[in-house]
Amino acid sequence: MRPECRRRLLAWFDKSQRELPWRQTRDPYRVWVSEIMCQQTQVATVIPYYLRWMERFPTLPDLARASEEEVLLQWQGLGYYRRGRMLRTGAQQIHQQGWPASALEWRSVAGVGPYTAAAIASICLGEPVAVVDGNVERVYARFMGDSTPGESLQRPAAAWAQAWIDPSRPGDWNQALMELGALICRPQQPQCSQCPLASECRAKTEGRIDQLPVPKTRRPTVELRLLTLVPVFGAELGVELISEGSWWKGLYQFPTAKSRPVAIQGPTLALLPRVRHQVTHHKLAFESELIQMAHRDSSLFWFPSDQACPWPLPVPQQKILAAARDFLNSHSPTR
DNA sequence: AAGGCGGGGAC
DNA sequence: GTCCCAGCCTT
Repeated sequence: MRPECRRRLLAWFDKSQRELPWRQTRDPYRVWVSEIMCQQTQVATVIPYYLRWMERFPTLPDLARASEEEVLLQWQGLGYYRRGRMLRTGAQQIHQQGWPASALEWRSVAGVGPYTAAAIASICLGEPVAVVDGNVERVYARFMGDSTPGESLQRPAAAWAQAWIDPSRPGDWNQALMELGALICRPQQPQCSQCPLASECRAKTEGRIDQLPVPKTRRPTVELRLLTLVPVFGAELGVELISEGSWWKGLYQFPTAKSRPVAIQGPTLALLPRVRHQVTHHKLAFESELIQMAHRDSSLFWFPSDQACPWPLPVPQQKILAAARDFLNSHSPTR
């Protein structure tokens, strides 16, 4: 890459960058939260969560003092719930020890890996450390015409990005590469005609744009069926804590036939519509029965069916809850 | 080095 | 349907 290229990329970034809620600040708390939320999650998905989060936890102490359940409730629907838990743990660390003063120190904060440490340090501290995310790997592979397969791109991409980082604007350089990957050098249908680097892009000049980067290997999809029981007592529904060793452990779910083989018995009110959901390489199909309970089983957590569940539910459970409400509303005696 | 971990945007 | 997203942690 020539210095001229670097200048063009930064000029493009100055002109074309999106206005994002965390771009108006160098407050490490806000930048940190945004970086954690953005892990493996598209920016458009993050924005509403980020805005709600900042209303509920405006400052680091607010987060450090919050309960894990309250944090998970805010995180509900974002996925990768360990991120939320570790954000809280990290807030407690920083609340005690003070703010990290370098990328290296950021690495010791819970949930902060090489990418996040470099992102925060470059943006908030002006430290010249390059980030490598999926965008940077893709831009690198195409720009340099590197056909290293996806799993192994990180190392060469890191060396390249670090060699060309602008020491006077490290945060902008990092964000410019990622923004280019998100807006122009997209996985499918890259907009090469608008790319500030097109003239020196090897994939472009060699006509290999649609062959780079070489994709990662994928695991075959596994399909699973699960039977869920939705306990009803009066106007309330019961959920249970998801145990260790299951997906979404620590969140809540309607009991499954497997987790509660005998405790839940009673007449079936309805078979609810099947809920489909995808988890990594698994396809899940939830089949749910609404069960009339004879008593308010104290081993379950009960809440009014017409109110929001006060405990964090993973998305498929939210869909089951919606289906149960639909049924109860259309069959309520007052209707 | 490989696997686990969510959910959804965009085509 | 497909691919993959501002990754990290554990084994």
